[in-house]
Amino acid sequence: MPNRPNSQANDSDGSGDEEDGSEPTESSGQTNTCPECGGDVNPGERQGERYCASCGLVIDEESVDHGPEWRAFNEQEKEEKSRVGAPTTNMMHDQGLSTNIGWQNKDAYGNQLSSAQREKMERLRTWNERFRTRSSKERNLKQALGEIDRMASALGLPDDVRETAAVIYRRALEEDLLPGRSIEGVATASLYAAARQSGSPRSLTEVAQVSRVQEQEFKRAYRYLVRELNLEMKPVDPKQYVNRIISDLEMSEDVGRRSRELLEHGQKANVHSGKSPVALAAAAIYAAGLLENEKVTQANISEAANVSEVTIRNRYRELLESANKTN
DNA sequence: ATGGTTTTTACTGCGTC
DNA sequence: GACGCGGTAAAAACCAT
Repeated sequence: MPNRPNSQANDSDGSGDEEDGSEPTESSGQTNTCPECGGDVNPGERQGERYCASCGLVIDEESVDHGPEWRAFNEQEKEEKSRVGAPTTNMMHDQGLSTNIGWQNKDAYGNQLSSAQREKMERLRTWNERFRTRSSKERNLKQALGEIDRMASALGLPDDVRETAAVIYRRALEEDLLPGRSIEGVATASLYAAARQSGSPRSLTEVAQVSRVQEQEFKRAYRYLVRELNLEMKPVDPKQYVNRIISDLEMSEDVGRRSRELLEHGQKANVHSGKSPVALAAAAIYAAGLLENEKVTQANISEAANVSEVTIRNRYRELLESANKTN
């Protein structure tokens, strides 16, 4: 079990700078007597601080608590305590916590078992194995679905998207695609895929903002899922991003309509291929804003859409060009 | 691994309020 | 002078091979 909340994980070599006797140092041989009453100093069971066991004087409260925050009693706390990483190992499907029945057919004294007993043990082993994998999968699923739910509501995605995500995740689980990947990563990837399939995509960056894992990690998981589960993912239509960005910026529906027009034209003029759809949507909105006399700064759009201003500039010029030609 | 393409980062110059 | 905008070069990220 890695990562118990061990009190001091200081690797300081303690290269003796002890000019001041009363100040407890962090060297390996920590001063363990209280400067106030001379009592023993508790080595820091209370997270992040060391204090005197007899008089309670806090000796050192700056020390970093490297242990995870273990306890969360409800959803809210669970969210807040997100610092908790992965203290258990995902390498084993049950995180190494389950019971195992030894393979030797001997009893606790080392005597051979009777053949009847031996058969019984065989049966127990297989059932134990079945039960173990089954229950671990259920736990896994439960956690993943919780994550999916949390992220989906943070992204304002409707229930049917969650359902789809859950289905994808289940399939991944059934086909044993999980080992080697984190539950969160795959859960996030499932949600991303589901949102895309259901026509209300969220960009990778958006999803990453509510996920516990980094963009890169779940992107890898996503690609993997698409490949292994043969999910057909059509390229995202930039128009699908328009509405959300518009409402983020509190712009009128006129601009929305205009943006979509511009995108249509762009599509015909083949401006789209190979370009990031979010960027195109952002650029179209900027252009539409100019055309409709609803000015928004590039900086604002850039922020709302998570696309750099430079990219917006480049795309919106192209869009306007193509619009001019086709009109 | 590599090369080609796209996006981002950082910086500069110009005009306007 | 700050702000919005445009442009550029180099770095980083992405993707297919």
